[in-house]
Amino acid sequence: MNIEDIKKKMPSTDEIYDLAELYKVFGDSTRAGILSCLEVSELCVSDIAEILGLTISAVSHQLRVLRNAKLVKSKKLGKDVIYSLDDDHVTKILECGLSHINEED
Amino acid sequence: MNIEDIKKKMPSTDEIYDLAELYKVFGDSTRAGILSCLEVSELCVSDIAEILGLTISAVSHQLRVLRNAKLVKSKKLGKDVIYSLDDDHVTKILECGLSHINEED
DNA sequence: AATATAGTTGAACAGTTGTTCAAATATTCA
DNA sequence: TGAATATTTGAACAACTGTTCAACTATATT
Repeated sequence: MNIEDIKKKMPSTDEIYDLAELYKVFGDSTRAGILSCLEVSELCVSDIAEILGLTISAVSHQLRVLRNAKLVKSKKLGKDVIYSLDDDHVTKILECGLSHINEED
Repeated sequence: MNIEDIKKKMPSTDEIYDLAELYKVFGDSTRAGILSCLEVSELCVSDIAEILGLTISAVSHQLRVLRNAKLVKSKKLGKDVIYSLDDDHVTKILECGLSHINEED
């Protein structure tokens, strides 16, 4: 197969860029941890921090990244802010990665 | 649901770490591009560089990252080194991300 | 109104990452 | 063997990232 044919069959430069941007967000332990516990239940910031053993500030900073990427959403409940996954796709992507990791060769 | 229950139901710290490490590899345009063109066909280094418009050196550096992560494999063919995807899972993960990106809200 | 609790934010810092360039290695061909 | 082609590698550098700390905002409680 020649180079032009391959270019035609593969995703566009923009799609590749967006794909990389998406995976970049999953590619950090703190954020992957936040998404993993939100997959179990919606949670407030301090609970996420306690579950993962991190400071509230660190969690809050990463929640902003996740919010910007539209992977989580939030609602205010009294003093608390409750976060949850924004999309079923997030669960799918997490599980897709986990099944790769837990596969034996 | 209390915090201990959530901890029990979510992936382990190690799994979360490995998951993040995996997605970190996908989370760069150059590497996502390399994987995208290898999804179409196995290719030598200079073809990948031409398809993506990058230097051979940059591609080679990133191929090493992909090799270490066991996402691509290589075989020597004369002067050329032919790279291909190591695993059907790579295709699945790419497509999982693309379907998220190309989804309209 | 004052205090306490929950979360956000910005600046600063250390650590990491990706590219470039030059040099080295490997294979083929004359 | 010597030249040409293909790829790898290491060092250096700039750019980016994640955490910490302190200050700030918002809500609830007394």
